[in-house]
Amino acid sequence: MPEGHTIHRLAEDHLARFGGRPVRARSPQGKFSDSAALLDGRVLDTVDAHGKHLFLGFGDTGWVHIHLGLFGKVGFGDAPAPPPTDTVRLRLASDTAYMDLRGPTTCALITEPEKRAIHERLGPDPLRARPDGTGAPTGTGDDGERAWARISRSRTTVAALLMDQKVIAGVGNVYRAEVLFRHGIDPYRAGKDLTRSEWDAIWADLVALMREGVRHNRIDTVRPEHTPEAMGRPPRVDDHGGEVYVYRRARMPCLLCGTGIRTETLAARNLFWCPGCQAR
DNA sequence: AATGCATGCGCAG
DNA sequence: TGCGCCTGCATTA
Repeated sequence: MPEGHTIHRLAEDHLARFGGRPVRARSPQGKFSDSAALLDGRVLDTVDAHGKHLFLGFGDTGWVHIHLGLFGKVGFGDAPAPPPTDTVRLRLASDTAYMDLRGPTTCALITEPEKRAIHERLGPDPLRARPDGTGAPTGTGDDGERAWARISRSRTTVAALLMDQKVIAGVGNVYRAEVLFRHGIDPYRAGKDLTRSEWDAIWADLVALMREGVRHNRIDTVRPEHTPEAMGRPPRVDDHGGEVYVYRRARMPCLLCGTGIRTETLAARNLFWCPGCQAR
C-alpha cells in the first residue's frame, strides 16, 4: 500500500488516535523491544511525514522513524486489542485504540538530528507543499523547484527520476505511471527533454492527486469524464481499489485510445504506459 | 504445500 | 544489475 499518500494519512491517523495521551508500546516480534520499553507510557505529541517516511514524536524520548518498504502495513483497531501475532513489530495501545505495525523496512527510535538528516536526503514532497489559499507565509512549504533543478539537467529517464526519492519524495510506482499518462509523456523520455511547463503541470497534478489520495486513502487518478460511470464501463475489479489509467493494466486497451497498455521492467519495478497516448 | 508477486530501498559488484 | 530484507495474499500444483 505504501506511497506517500499512505504515509501522510498514517501520520494523521496516529495523531487522531493516540495524540496527547500516554500509550503502551510493545514489540511482540522482538526487533523493537528495547525501544518499545523506552516509549512505554510516553505521550505522542507530534507526527510528521516526508515522502514515504513516517515520524511519531514522543517529546524528549525521540522520534519513532517508520518506513514501510514494499510490504509493511499498519493496522488500526478499537480497544480492547486482541493479542498480537508474533509478526507485530510495534504495537501501540491506548484505552480506546491500538495499532499494529508489521513488516516495515525501518522502525527505529531516533533523535532530532537523525531525523533532520533524513529530511536532508529527501527531495520535495508534493504533500508538504503549502496549501493554496491558507494565507501561510510563502516559502514555508515544499515546491517543485529543487526537483526541476535535478530533472532538467539529467539524462536519466523521467520514469526513473520520479521514483528517485532524492529528486522528489513520496511518488511510487502507481503515481509515477499515472501522472506520466495524464500528461502524455513517454516514461523513457530523458529528464532534460521535459519542458518547464510540463514539469510545472506534473508537480501541480501530483499535489492535487496525492492530496486526494490522503483524503480517500487510496489512489484514484482517472478524470471525472473517464470514471466507470461516466464511460459506462465496469469498475476496476482487482484488489488495489482505485481507478487508474495504466497501472497494472498491461495488454488491456487504453481507456482513451484503445492501444494495448505496455509494461516493461525498469530498475526492478514494473512500468506501465500507453504507447498511443504518451509521446516521446 | 509450494510458488509467485507486490504501491520500496540499500547495498555489493 | 541483481540480491536481500521484511510479510501477506493469491495462484498453482
